[in-house]
Amino acid sequence: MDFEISLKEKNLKVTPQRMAILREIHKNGHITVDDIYENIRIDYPSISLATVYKNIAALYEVNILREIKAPAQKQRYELSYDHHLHVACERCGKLEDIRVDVSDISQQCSKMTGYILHDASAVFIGVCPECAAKNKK
Amino acid sequence: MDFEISLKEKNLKVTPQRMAILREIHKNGHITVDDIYENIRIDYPSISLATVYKNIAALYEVNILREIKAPAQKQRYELSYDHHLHVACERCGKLEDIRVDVSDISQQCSKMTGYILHDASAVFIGVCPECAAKNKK
DNA sequence: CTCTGTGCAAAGCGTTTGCAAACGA
DNA sequence: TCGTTTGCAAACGCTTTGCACAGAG
Repeated sequence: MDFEISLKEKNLKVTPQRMAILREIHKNGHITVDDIYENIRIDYPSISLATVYKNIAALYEVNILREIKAPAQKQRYELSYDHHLHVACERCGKLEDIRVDVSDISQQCSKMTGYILHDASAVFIGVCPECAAKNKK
Repeated sequence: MDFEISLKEKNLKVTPQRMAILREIHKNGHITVDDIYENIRIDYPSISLATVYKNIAALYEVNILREIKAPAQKQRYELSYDHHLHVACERCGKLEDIRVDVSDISQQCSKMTGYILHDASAVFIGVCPECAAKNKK
């Protein structure tokens, strides 16, 4: 995964801030804006939160990033080249990736609606094994 | 669909504001907080936005409502008794319901992760037929 | 050299909260 | 009557914006 090439393809300049953001997202999979900022700040203290927001907007715009919106959770971002679904635990808020093929359903939807679909944002909601074990009331 | 019974079951009082909110959501399927407020205000001018928010939170809490979070869209709410997926048009922002069975995938996810899943928030993203016809560049 | 990106502070917007009065059961 | 709900205004937190300067190409 060469971020510099992706950026140049989209006419976005390669800046240290931008690279740090991409590296951070790559490292974490799905991450909130705030966590990106806090993590980068450790070895790049001068970065500003506005810069993180502006970059995320720019990267989202050109489809390098994808948003994940799960009910009752902060917005998260991930690299969009890697398609997968998510499960969220409604007790502890954990979010995990799952590798499941949705192309069948996507095609079915496409046929039913006439839409040209190119992405899916799916989050299954439930209780994770740990919380189920702990908190069974 | 008798809202009064649902409310009483959850120990929520039946108030005119609450009923108006439920009726509005029922009428629209999926709707934003702001639209609920604006629509109710027409024949109930004294209602406050805070009341709408408080009620939505209360109704969400007891699972009468479900949130829909689609990328790049305002949060919407719908009645949760009616399970279905959504397709969103990224050009015009339209959101439509689709009646598709996801229980297979849900079970698959459940097996893979050990989660006990009880809901899915899935939004497929693409371009609707109208926008595709208009805007093909 | 030019245009994009950065950092700061202020503004914006959707949402939440505290409180006193009104209301449902 | 008692606990819940309402409406108002203020507070809040996340996100965006304007602007001058710095940096990439």
